[in-house]
Amino acid sequence: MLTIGQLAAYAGVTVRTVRHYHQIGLLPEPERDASGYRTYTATAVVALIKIRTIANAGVPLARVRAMLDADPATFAEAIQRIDDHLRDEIERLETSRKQIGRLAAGDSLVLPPEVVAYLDRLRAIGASERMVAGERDGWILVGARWPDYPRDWIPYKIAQLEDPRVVRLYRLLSDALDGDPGDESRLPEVADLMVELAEESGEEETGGQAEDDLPFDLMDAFAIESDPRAVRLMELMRERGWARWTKLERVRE
Amino acid sequence: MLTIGQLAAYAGVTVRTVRHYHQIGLLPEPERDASGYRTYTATAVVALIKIRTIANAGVPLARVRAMLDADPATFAEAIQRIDDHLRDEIERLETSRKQIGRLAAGDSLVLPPEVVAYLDRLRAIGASERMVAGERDGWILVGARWPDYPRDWIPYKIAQLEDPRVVRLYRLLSDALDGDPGDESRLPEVADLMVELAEESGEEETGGQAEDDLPFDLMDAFAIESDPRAVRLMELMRERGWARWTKLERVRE
DNA sequence: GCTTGACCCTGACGCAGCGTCAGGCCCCGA
DNA sequence: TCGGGGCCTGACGCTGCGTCAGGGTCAAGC
Repeated sequence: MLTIGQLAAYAGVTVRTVRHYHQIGLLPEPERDASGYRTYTATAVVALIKIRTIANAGVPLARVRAMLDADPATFAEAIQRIDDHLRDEIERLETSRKQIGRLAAGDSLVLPPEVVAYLDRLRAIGASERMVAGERDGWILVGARWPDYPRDWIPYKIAQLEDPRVVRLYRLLSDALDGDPGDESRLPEVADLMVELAEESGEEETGGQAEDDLPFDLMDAFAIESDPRAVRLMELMRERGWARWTKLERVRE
Repeated sequence: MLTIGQLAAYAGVTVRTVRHYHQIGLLPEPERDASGYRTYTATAVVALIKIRTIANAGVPLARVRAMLDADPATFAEAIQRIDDHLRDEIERLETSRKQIGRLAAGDSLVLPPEVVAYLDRLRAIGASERMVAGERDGWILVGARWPDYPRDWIPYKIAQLEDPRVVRLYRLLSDALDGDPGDESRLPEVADLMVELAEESGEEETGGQAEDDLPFDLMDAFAIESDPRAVRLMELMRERGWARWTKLERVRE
């Protein structure tokens, strides 16, 4: 006969664990000796090890109990599900390891170096800090969901800055943003310039899959939520025959 | 600007989670708008994703917070420890998968077939149910800790049963066990027979490593705890020059 | 016989990491 | 103006034990 401490030691658990399993009816209460001590037989060791084997696989104790008094077919099925779950869990931890690794390898999670370079360029051409902060937040948002996007698109954005008209556009936007939030007087000029640039670049980019548009949708939404004047500006663009914001499209009509 | 719901969606967590992180000071409380709504910037998304990246690796939130305001060197060190922990955890789950598999592949965890065969043989030679139950519990105990032991030793035990004196020994023990627990009158006869068998088999087995003796120690202890007469029997054996129980040894003097 | 230390007993509160009401305000589209 | 969805602040619930608190028991040594 075994005491609770010996039982626990053989099964590799604590005494408290055994008592807990009694309390929730997972392990039947054994006989007591004269002084009230629980006295176990070896079958309890087996039962306990079986319970721990299942519980170690991440199965909640309530389901372990359900498994113990299930018929063999149901039991086997449950085992299969547990194994599947274990496989998924291992996979999850492995991707977690990769992400942790990326965290260690410089703060690429925070801001990709390409974006930093782009923001520096924006400052260099005279964009306001507000403007830069807005751009930064937008790219952070996009990068959080589609980590590869900034790397693919930033070079294109930087190249655009070679065009003096693009530079002028950013300065106009900066001035507009720094002014009174209710002052929409400078927006038509901005819209005209954007249309001019859009007409010129044409529709080379149309034909991209809808999936690729998600990040741009997000940035559009972000711009609109950041400042009420973005809404007015989009209206002005639509009047001129263009829709969307960060990726312009001719309105089809 | 983002609402709490949008923030949560971008980071892939629930609103409740974000609020919880505010409550425990893991994520700073943002500004509120006129109606008391929290208003987030994209940096919050980044912070939240960073938190989740670390927490997903199984790091408790308290330690996540400690990491967030640690210097880069300490941070890198912590990341290393997390990675180690992840590796261990993956390994643990993989062994768990193997054990679950053994559970599915027949109840080898409960009683190895060799032991079942051995118990049947014991019944066949006339051992009492009490005796068989005691043997069963002993082998269960051993098998729980050293799964390969029964497979290696049971054939030897079965072979021993070919000797009529061994059969007589088991019958004597059965009778003794089924009698009054205080009745030790039949023990000397048992001891004499055990000594006879021990003298004959000699000390072929001496030289085994100490590690190999653990299971036998366990079975000795189990026998003693099962019945007070086992203690008396061991005394009688020692008087006759032999120590231990399930694996006899000449007393060195 | 008495102490000491290692066990055993029950009962109860504590902890992480949120889920999930409850009760109430706010915003937007029809 | 009404309904549905989203926001707010509490506050209790859940799992799987750890960890006292406040007691009895057992074996060993003096």
